[in-house]
Amino acid sequence: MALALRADGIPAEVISADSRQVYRGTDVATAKPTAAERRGIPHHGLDLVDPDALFSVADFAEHVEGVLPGIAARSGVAILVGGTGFWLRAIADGLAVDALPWDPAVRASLEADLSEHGLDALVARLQAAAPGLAARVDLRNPRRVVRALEIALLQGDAPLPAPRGYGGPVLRLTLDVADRAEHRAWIAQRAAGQLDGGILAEAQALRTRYPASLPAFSAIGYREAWNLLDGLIDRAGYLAANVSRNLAYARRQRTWFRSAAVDVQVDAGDPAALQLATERALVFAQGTAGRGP
RNA sequence: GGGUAGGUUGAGCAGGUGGUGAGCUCAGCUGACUGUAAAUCAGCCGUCUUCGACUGUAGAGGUUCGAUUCCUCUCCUGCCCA
Repeated sequence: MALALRADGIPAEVISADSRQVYRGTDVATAKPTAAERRGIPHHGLDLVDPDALFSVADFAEHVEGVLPGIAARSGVAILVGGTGFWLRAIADGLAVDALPWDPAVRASLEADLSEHGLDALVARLQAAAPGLAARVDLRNPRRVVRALEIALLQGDAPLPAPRGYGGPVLRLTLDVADRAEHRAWIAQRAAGQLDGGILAEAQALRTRYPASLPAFSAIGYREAWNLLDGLIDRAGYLAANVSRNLAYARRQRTWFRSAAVDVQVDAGDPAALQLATERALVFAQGTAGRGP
């Protein structure tokens, strides 16, 4: 799509909105586009930090805010691609994710409380400290409760910040495979390709350098690769686990992308639909020239 | 051929020694989500007309008011003996 736009004189650039491709060294497991696959198109959002760095949606938003002015200055169009529904929404809808306070020390202390006293104790504290916030949070989800309590401790029971909005025009396209069996076959094919493409070596190298518990390594494939390396599962077991996790992930992505205001739904298994979507993007880019990247 | 342990909802299991088995894990399906998001969390997960009802413990019989349970035969699986 970026190539098509460029052929038409619109300098398109890609911004990856993928919470696992921001890490250096996670190339095979995350199917990060190779230099050849990038086809000379500038790609942002890739290889931003080492695997042991924390990189949150707010860091991503900051990165995108840093990149967009340059694209605008080149009279370009940004193609935000993903990936991570939360991250896409943060940019496209302008969620004020950075407007809420955070403090690693407070977070760590709450995590310790969670493992020591349990979720119910934290929920009680949250409901007492910030009933308004508590009403908006999934009180059964430890991650959410900890985060809400962190906010409550830092700024009290203030309402959540309203979305700022992206500010420029946005065309939303979703890509899915209509035939579920075909989709599964694609996923299985990719999993096998990654196995032959060096995911074991990648996983082994990362494991010797970093702790296995890092969020970066929750990317699908690493846990399975380590289990295969350790002889806990065989090749078939690796593939089954990998495909299964990817299917579950795809399911969650569908939930995100269905609830978004989608302009164009594309069946990735239909070449004609892909062509049509590209033409639609071209018309959109031409029609919105000068109104933001 | 003889003996022995088994056969429970897609897979793996729990339970059940005459009156409540639809319980668990995985897989699968659906959804939630404003700083871990490929994460985390929730619901569903035999069938149906779903606040309930019905069916279901390998199959067929038998005993009984009543059988997953006791009896008989058959089929299938593991192990031991020949």
